[in-house]
Amino acid sequence: MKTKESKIPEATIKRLSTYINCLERLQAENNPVTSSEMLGESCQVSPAQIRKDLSYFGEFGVRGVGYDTKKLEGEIKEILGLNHNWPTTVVGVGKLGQALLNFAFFSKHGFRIIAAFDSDENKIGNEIAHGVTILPTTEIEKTVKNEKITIGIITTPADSAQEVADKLVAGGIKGLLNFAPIKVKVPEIITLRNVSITSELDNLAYLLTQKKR
Amino acid sequence: MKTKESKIPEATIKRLSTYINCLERLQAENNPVTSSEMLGESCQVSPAQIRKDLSYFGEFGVRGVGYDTKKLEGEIKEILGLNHNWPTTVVGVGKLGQALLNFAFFSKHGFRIIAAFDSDENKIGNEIAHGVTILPTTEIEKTVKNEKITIGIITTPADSAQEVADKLVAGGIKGLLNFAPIKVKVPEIITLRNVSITSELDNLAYLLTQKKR
DNA sequence: GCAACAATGTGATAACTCTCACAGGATCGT
DNA sequence: ACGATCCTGTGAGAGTTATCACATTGTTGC
Ligand SMILES: NC(=O)c1ccc[n+]([C@@H]2O[C@H](COP(=O)([O-])OP(=O)(O)OC[C@H]3O[C@@H](n4cnc5c(N)ncnc54)[C@H](O)[C@@H]3O)[C@@H](O)[C@H]2O)c1
Ligand SMILES: NC(=O)c1ccc[n+]([C@@H]2O[C@H](COP(=O)([O-])OP(=O)(O)OC[C@H]3O[C@@H](n4cnc5c(N)ncnc54)[C@H](O)[C@@H]3O)[C@@H](O)[C@H]2O)c1
Repeated sequence: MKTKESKIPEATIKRLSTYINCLERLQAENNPVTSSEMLGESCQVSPAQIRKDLSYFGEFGVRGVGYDTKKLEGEIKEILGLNHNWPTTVVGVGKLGQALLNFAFFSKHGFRIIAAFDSDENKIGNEIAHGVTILPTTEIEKTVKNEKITIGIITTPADSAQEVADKLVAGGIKGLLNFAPIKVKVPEIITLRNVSITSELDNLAYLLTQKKR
Repeated sequence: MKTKESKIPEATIKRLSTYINCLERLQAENNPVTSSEMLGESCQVSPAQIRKDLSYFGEFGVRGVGYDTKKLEGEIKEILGLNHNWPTTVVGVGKLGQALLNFAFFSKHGFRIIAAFDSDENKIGNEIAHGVTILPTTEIEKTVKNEKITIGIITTPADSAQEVADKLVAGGIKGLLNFAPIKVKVPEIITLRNVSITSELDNLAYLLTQKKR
């Protein structure tokens, strides 16, 4: 896979992720081959945008024909690094944490849930999917280190997020996905993404307010 | 196609939403006044970006001083339309739907959960927060119409999302937030946002893969 | 009252992202 | 074998968003 060293738009990465979904659907609908137009129709992105996005990483189609859906899905997963096996942990097994843990998506995209942590004594010891039990937060550093966990998902309340992040970092975590509504601070080497589900709702409210005018 | 009048970056709206969080935190930490620098530090946005974002909507600060945290929070909520009272419904009360329903954020941002729907007979009739019981999906159109519900949140599996969206639209919904990993199609007048939580994880995997090189 | 200071608001500019149009390569029918 | 047709890949340009620099304006101390 050749990666041209020009900078790749973040929006492109986000779209690549959605292309995977659409390609799966197209396969399920018996399309061994698709065009940028068909794929664009399926995921509501312009055909030109799709071709440009892919062109950052190489040539995956056949001119005059289109893309092999299965192969392209594999290529995109390779680009995104989803063919690795990412040892992952979730800290804060509340409502949102449980929703995430339950989600079949994980295994399909190469994320393997190795451990889960919570500070609630009543939850500790409970078994969640795949023979993983909830551990106390005192075990975070040790477990992350021993199991070589690379990705940490934070779904604790906001006022615990920084403390949890620190523990994960101490254990040697590589990447963090933070769902708590606070920007946690971590060393430069850590890859951090703050996810704000709620801003989507706010955004919707804004758009609706605009339309009224 | 429309909204030619407003050339406000989508990214700006997203940031405004995070500013609210940060302003709340600053208030909790006894800062009646803040500067764009302090706020920027708090939510990891450059001071210039914050000032530019706000400048699209007016002048909210005092030169040489800064911003009144409480007042600015109110102004941003006004801009985003969060001071309205948005009658809202959730369709698909599974893991994710429950996580959302439980979330205190709603009332604070002006979203009022009026109804919830599910196709699972075992769930119908169950009471969720605030005296709202889960209704069968056959009631969607009628309820949306009668209760004047304006915002619909879709948290069903992907293969039900379009059908659910159609019912909500038939009832006269104004805005839709779709969490299912499929792009639903709705008439132009409906404001639609597709939310992809999973793409954040994919994105993290990508960033980690890049760093290895 | 005024100078020194602090932090906003904004035009100019740089950086980034998307769109368009078409050249280039592949396939098919005759 | 070759022209017609199809769809990709991409450079150039348009459009959008972020950054910078500073003029502006309110505050404080003397
Ligand atoms: N629920 C949603 O839809 C939603 C949406 C967006 C963001 N969020 C954010 O996600 C986070 C979790 O939300 P939730 O609804 O699941 O809340 P929740 O209260 O259901 O779950 C929080 C969990 O974290 C655990 N916890 C608390 N302190 C901890 C600590 N120091 N270490 C480890 N675990 C700890 C609690 O025991 C609990 O199990 C919150 O920050 C919330 O703002 C939630
Ligand atoms: N759980 C997550 O963390 C997560 C993250 C991102 C996206 N999603 C997406 O959100 C959706 C829900 O995820 P989940 O984990 O809550 O799944 P879930 O299976 O726990 O919940 C789905 C719910 O929808 C109901 N349902 C099914 N068909 C319906 C219909 N036609 N009308 C009304 N209700 C119907 C089911 O009875 C169930 O209660 C899925 O599309 C999933 O891909 C989930």
